[in-house]
Amino acid sequence: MERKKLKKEFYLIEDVVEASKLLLGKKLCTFTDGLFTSGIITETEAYNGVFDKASHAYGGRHTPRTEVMYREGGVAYIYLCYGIFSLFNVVTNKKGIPNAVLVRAITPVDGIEIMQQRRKKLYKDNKFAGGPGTLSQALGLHYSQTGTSLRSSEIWIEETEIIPSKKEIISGPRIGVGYAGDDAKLPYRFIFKMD
DNA sequence: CGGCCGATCCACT
DNA sequence: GTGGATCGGCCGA
Repeated sequence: MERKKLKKEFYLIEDVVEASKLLLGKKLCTFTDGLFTSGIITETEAYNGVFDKASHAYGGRHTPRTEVMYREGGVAYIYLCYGIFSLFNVVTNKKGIPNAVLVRAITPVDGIEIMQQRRKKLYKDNKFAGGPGTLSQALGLHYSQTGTSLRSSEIWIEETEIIPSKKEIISGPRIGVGYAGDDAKLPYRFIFKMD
């Protein structure tokens, strides 16, 4: 199978909103526990670094956890939410600018049975990658992998034939960021509606 | 050092 | 529609 990993330059985009839209339709792949799984990215959210009250790096905050966000674009920022879920983000922009794109949903492509099994261990339904917590679980991602390069053999993103048209991208306010004041209203959430 | 709470999900009443 | 699970990160003392 031909691999078309996104180039390093892709992750250096300076507009995180643009990066969020460009990631829609791309293929997120993982090779963890010796198993290959992947899915098409269908929902993302932009987090605009120091200017964004909803971002962990708002106001230029540096903590051990957020340090990866300041790295050069092209690494994974994975952190623990609610003590249970690992949420997967793509770090973008140049070194020193903590932009990140949260991947909220994928449509499973390769290794569907593996993903179902990973989910079935804990739950009994069939919806295994429709949310940010569940997609990480399905792909075998864990917050301990934060900082992993997206051009590694563990986690990477591939180019696809799918190029969403403007019509197919629906934007709206982000989820669960009510505490962010005015920034909570920004249309930084993008859904790729496939027909 | 202690306490609060989060970019969520699921099983219920 | 809603509350419980569950624990590391962060902040204040």
